[in-house]
Amino acid sequence: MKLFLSTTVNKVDRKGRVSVPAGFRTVLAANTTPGVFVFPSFHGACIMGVGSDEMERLADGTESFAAFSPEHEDAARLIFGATHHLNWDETGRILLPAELREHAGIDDQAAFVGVGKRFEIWHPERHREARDTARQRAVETKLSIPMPGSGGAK
Amino acid sequence: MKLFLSTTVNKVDRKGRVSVPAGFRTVLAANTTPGVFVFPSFHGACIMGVGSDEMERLADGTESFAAFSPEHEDAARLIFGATHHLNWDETGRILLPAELREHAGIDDQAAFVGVGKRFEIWHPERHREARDTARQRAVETKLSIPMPGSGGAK
DNA sequence: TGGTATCTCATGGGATGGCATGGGAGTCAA
DNA sequence: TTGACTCCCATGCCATCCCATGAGATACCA
Repeated sequence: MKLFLSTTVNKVDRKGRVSVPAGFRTVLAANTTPGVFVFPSFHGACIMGVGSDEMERLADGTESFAAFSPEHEDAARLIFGATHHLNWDETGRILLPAELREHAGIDDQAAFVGVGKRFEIWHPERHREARDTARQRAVETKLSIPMPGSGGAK
Repeated sequence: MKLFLSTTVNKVDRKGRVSVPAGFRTVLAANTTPGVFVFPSFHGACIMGVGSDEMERLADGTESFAAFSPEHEDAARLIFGATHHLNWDETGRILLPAELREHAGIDDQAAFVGVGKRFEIWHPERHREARDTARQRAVETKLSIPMPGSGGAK
């Protein structure tokens, strides 16, 4: 299985263009539909990015829940209503919609952070802060890496 | 089953390349996806290395927890965001990302230490120190190895 | 048993191509 | 005409590829 891994900081030029890291492009290209789907994250000041297959899975997920909970109906509306489908150009660059750039507070640099089946786009400094506090929390809760057979965390 | 065993110290050249010990390569090559997955250890100044199968189990672990706890979402972000997938060249060398080299304080030499299903990469001197204190602790606490089905030791 | 051939590995360095980045020109709509 | 966006071309750095060397281990043979 292909996963989005590692963190890359790329430049956003005056036209608002950013290179999608080559490794991420490879993962995205393995999807049924080419290109990348981006939408604002609920949890933090960042942009979420997924391939078409994961996007579809997300749709299935919200759909199955929608019948039972109005919150998930809201979630579906929020996600899909704010999602953009972007294709990169010959050199691998996309144009981030201003609305998403503002949500993440991105100006001249963008950090692409792999999170397995999806990835996030952050303002580099904001990401550093978020990562540090997450790390802090992980240490405080004595979180260990959930390794199979180790009984997991906690 | 193949395991990562013994310790090998290899040179890091000016370009940042290191030979992965041939024995380790053999173990890694038995995985579904070729190459090696490396990420910084949370607990010590070293780099962790695993094959694709172990990485996938790790991914499944974080994923199953992610739905229920924000801490594990943190864990997923921390691990995947810092993980690099490296392929060795014809001669068996990989290029250690500068960010990981710094985390482990590695300059011109790297110690590959087998730890069963995974291995660690250390600055040789740091490893010697860590190993000595670990040995000390083991003697003091009368450590024994917990075996599955044996009722376990503490 | 001494010596030689061969193989595997680790290591060095030059060359090449991929990738990120910058900018110009063309197109379309407001 | 201006602004937003899309192609297209140019550039520089760095990761990777390729070739060469040397050390150590093992096998082979006289």
